[in-house]
Amino acid sequence: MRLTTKGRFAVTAMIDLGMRHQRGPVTLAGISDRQRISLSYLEQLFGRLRRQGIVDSVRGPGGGYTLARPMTEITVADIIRAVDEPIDATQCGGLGNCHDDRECMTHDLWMSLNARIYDYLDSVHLAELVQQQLDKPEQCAGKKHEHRRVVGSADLKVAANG
Amino acid sequence: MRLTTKGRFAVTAMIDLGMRHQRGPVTLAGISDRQRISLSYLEQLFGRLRRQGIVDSVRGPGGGYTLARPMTEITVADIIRAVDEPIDATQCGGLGNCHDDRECMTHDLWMSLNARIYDYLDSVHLAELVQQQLDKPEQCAGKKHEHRRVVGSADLKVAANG
DNA sequence: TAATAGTTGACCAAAATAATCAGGATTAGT
DNA sequence: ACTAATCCTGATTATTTTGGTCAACTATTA
Repeated sequence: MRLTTKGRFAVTAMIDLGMRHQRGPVTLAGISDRQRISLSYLEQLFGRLRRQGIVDSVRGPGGGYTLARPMTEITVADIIRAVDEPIDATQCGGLGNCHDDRECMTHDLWMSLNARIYDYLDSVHLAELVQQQLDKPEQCAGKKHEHRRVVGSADLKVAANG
Repeated sequence: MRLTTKGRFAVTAMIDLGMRHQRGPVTLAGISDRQRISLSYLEQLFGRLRRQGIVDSVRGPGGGYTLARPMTEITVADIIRAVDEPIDATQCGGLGNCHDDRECMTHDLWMSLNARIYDYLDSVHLAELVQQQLDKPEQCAGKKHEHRRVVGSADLKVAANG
């Protein structure tokens, strides 16, 4: 397991996608704009997500990305595994071909915790996170001015297009 | 939250320390040798662990590191926080001074998951991990010639039944 | 049918950041 | 003084992130 900003970006982007995939394919340009993640980087990440069968792509105008399966069947661990391929814990790589006890121990110490973290992240589904966002009234925004009525996340991006 | 090899090394080293701290200060050279982590790197990591009050150091011959508090009061999250200082999820940094709703959303999406991961890792104590190691009969060591089923995460999780 | 434009897909290279290591300085016990 | 150990600071290496180019695909338009 590995949890870096890379994984964070991927999860964030997937939540964004999850929140609006019903309205058809979502473009990376949109996600890039809303979540402030560089487009090039998103392309890289979604390339992997696609090859892992987590999202589907539609090319051409009106295209973009859609979820390849229901949100309830996509876990945080899936997403992280896809973009941040797990470098194995030690040289041994879980194959058990370590040459002495020490290597084994090193490998083992971490792997058992690793497995627990994965178990946990496998229990968190994308659907949950999306729902959590939809339920939540804007927290940050309201702090600045008092009760600025904010727009559901649905219309967050009302930008300037013709 | 951030989980990299850095955090892995720190946790591994702390388990090693936890397993033998009763016999007095443990040297980094020893940990380096047993766990195959470079001494220089361990020094850096333990510098941070010390400044965070997780371990104490004793200089000079016969010196080394000891736990600064009982193993039951040290969590995995403590260790990871100490070495891998949590870069905040976004520019906003949880201060709520984002300049528009989008930033807030980005920040929020991840932070809520982040909090859940921390909650989880805060529930895993060093004592547990150490005990788990002590209970466990050598897995790798004896079995070079046997083709025992290798490390599924299911097996790793508990060592209770052997 | 042909041309145009919006979009992903693959690839490469540079810039920024983080991880890792090496060497010397400092402290304390004998 | 010598040695075993922690501490500190800089150098090196690896990874992350961004930026760019070009090809492939498809809906729209003429």
